[in-house]
Amino acid sequence: MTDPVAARFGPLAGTMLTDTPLAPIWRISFLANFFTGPLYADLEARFDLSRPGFVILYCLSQEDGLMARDVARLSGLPKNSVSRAVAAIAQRGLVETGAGADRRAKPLRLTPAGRALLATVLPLCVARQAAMLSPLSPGEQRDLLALLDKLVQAAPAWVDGRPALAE
Amino acid sequence: MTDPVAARFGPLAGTMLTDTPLAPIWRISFLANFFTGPLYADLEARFDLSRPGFVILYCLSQEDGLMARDVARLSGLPKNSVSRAVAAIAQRGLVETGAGADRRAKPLRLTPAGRALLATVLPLCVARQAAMLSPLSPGEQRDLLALLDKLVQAAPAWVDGRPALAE
DNA sequence: CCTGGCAAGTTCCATTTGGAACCGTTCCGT
DNA sequence: ACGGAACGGTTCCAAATGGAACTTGCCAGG
Repeated sequence: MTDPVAARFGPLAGTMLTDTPLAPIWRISFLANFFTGPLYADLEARFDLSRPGFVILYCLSQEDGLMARDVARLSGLPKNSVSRAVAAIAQRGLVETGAGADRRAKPLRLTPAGRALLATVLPLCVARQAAMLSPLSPGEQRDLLALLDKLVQAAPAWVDGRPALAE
Repeated sequence: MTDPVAARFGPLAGTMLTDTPLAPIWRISFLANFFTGPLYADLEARFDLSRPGFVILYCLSQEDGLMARDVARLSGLPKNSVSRAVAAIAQRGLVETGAGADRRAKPLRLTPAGRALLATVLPLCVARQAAMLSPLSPGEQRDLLALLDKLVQAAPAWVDGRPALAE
């Protein structure tokens, strides 16, 4: 038994990840969980940055001035979790909350400190992602990305569906 | 703006899921979260079945006689969560715990009731998975599976890695 | 204008979670 | 055969989580 997957994930790994009716989503969840789990634990330990906190910073780095609502909608995080995370990282001076036309909403902006933290944290994530993708050739990586994109684009059609019980 | 993705996931969806440095893992996590989140909420509501509970039943359906330890290793769930879930579904009569050679370990077996519950629940999951994959042709689905499998097979090389900070 | 409904964010609180300590068992080196 | 390390599982408890109620501000129809 020199199978490294079985060595790391136990004897079930061989059968569970290949031959089962839910193999596709199981593999996707497997990758998501084992990628993000240790990574977020590390970010928490080294930078005191929670999962929602990182998500917010990362979103802000891509689109400044967004609001908590947007992060919640995109990430699926409950809005109170986002609210708490915003409060936490705002207190640390990583983001600032401005005021827009709508006085309920609070557009968020990265502070220099926030930008700096992200600049040290993001490379870690990118490196881990590169490690994950390294067994694929550049062409395969493009293919994978394209296939995933198709699924994401079609997601609205199935996310909220609730299949009925067979009778 | 007739983009259904933006309509469902907000204005960030367009940029966040395509153009960012973490787009690959973001898409994978996105699919995993939005697939499993509503599904497990549904299983909880309709069948009083928790996420770890379902995972255990599903693993058992594939390989009888496995132990809590195996489920924890494969799924990444903490072992106390698995322990609690086993206790819960054992109390409901969905699984039985036997005794093996090692008197610490408790090999688990599905009861008829457990098998029956899984028989009603699993089709829901499979249907949701089919809906998710439906935008891909059969060939594309095979390609996706193969690519994901490559990543899973190589996972031991990166799961436990902890990239150092750049200096 | 009002007014009722809705949306952004916050607060409350019951529940879940998961790290750590613990118990009993097994394995291994000496 | 002994003693200590490792292991499967459980328990404990502090902390995170997320649904629901609440507050405040926006807006559409009369």
